Amino acid sequence: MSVRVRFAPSPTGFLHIGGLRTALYNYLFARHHGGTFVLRIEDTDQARYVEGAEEDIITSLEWAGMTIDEGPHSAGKFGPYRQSERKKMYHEYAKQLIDNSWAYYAFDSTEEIEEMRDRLKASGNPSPKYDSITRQSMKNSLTLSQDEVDKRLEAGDAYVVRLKVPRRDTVKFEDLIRGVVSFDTAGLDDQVLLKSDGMPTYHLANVVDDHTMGITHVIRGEEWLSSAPKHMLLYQAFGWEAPTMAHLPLIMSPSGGKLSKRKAESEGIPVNTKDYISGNYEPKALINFLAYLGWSPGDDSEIHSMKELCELFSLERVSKGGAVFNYKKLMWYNEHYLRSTSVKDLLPTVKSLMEEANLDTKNDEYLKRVLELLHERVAKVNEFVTMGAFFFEAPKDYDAGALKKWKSDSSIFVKAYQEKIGSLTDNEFTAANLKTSLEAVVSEKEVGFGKVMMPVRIATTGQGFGPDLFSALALVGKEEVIRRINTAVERLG
RNA sequence: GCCGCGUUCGUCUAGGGGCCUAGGACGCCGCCCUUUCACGGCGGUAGCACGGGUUCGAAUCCCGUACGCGGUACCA
Repeated sequence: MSVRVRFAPSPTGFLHIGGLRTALYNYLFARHHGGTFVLRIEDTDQARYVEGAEEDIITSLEWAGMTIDEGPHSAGKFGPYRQSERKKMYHEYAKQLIDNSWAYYAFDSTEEIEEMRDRLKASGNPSPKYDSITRQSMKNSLTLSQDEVDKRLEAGDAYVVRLKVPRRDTVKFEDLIRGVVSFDTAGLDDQVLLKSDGMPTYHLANVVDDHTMGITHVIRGEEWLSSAPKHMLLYQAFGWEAPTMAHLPLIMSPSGGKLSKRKAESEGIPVNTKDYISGNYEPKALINFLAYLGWSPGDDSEIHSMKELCELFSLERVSKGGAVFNYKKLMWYNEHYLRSTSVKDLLPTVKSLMEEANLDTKNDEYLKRVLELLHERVAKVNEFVTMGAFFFEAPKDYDAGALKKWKSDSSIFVKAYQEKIGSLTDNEFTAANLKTSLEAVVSEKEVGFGKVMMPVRIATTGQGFGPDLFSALALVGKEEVIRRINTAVERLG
C-alpha cells in the first residue's frame, strides 16, 4: 500500500511556524516513501474562521518548497478537501454510529452541562467529566424514551451527537515516535461528534476524512496525543483499520512552554510563516533548520537540501522531547544559504529590494560589484540594502555608534585625505591608489591607520563597519566621494 | 486535581549495556587573519535531572521521585 499523509490545518489564522514543521515532516515522509502529500482544510469551526487563511497556508507551503499533491486547489480524487464541503458525509457517518449504539443524541444545553460540572465539583469530584456515569443523568437518547427523542428531533430541538465511550476499557496503540501508549477510557469524555450547528467536531471529521481519503499515516503535533484514544475508539466503532500514528514533539519557546504567538513575539521570534517571507529569510534555511528541530539523520551532518532531507528522513529518528526554537541557529543557516548562493543568482532579488527602498541601482554591472563586496558580510538578503545603500546615495545620517570614533581632529585628517585623492584622475581612482593615498596621509600626519581610515569611512558611508573601504570608494567614484567628505566636514565639524 | 508524554552541554542533537575519560552543530570565550565590521582558520568552555535496583559492567534496561510539557471544550 502506498503512503498517503495529510497536513490538516484549520484556517483560523496565518500558518504558524510549528504548523509549517508539521507539514514539512509529513512532506518529507511522503516523498521518502514515494507517497502522496495531501492538504486538507479543517474549517469546521465557523466562529474562528479567518478569511484568507487558506490562501496563506498554500502560499506558505509553496514558498517553503513543498508541493501539494492533493488539496483544495490541486487535483485529487478524494475531494472535496475542505471539511465544510463534506458536511453531509459526516451526518451519514454519525447516523451510522448511532444506529450501532456507538453514539447518541444529547439535548443538554451548555448551561445544563456547566451546571452538572459545577455540581460534580461541589460534591468533591476534582475532575468533572461528561463520562459514562454522568451521561446517565443527562438528557439524551440513552436516558430519554424513543418517543421523546423522536419528538425533539422532529421539533427541531438543538442536539449534538456524542460518542458513547465504553465504561471500562483500555485503548492501546503504537505510536511510531513514542512506542506503545495506553489510555483508560474512564478518563475520556463522551466527546461531541456533531455540533448543534450541524458541523462535525475535529474528532469525527478527522477520522472520517483520514479513512475516506486513504490516509496511511497520521503525523501531527503532540497536542493531539491525548485525543488519540478517542480517535482509535472511532476507528473501532466504524470497523475501520486505524492509520499509523506519529505524534511530533512540540516546538518550545526559549522561556519554556509551547511556542505561542505571544511568547514568540516577545522573544523576537517571527512566528508566522508569512513573517519569514516578508522578512526575506531564505526558505532553504528555514526548512533545513526546522527539519533539525526534533529530528536528525544520525550523523554529524547539518546542511541538507529539501531533496536530501527527503532521502534521509524517517519518523523513527524523530526525537520525543520538545525542541526549543533557537533563533541564532536559524540565522546561521540563513547566512550559510545566502553565502552559497552566487551573486548572479542573488542579483534579481536584491535589485527589486533596492527598488522597493527607492534606491536607483544604476546598472547591473555596478550592482553586481556592490554585491561582490557585500556578499560575505550579510546574514539576510535585505541587509544588502541596509548595508549597501551608501553605494547608491549619500548617507542621510551617520550611525550613532560609529560617531563615537569621530574625534575633534577627524576633520583635519579627512580633509587631508580629500586633498590627496583630489589630485587623482578618474582613471587613477582605484582601490590601490586610494589606499596608497591614505597611507600617505597617515605617514605625513604621523598617526595610526585607523585614525584616518575610520573617519573617512564614516564620512563616506555613514557607517562604522562595512566592506573594504577602498574598493567601495573606487566604486562610488571620485566626484561623489569628495562631495560626501565636504558634507561630513560641514555637518560633523 | 486528574490523564498522558517527556528529561544527554545554555540550545538543537549523536548515543540504543562495554567502542563514552559522552561525539557534532549553534552560542559563548580566546588566538590567528585583518584598514573597520564581518567571513574564514585554530583552540577552549559546558551535559547524561535525582534516588534505588538489574548486571562483572549502565547515559543506555527496570522502578520510584522531581521537574517540564501537553490534554482535560458543541477549539482545532
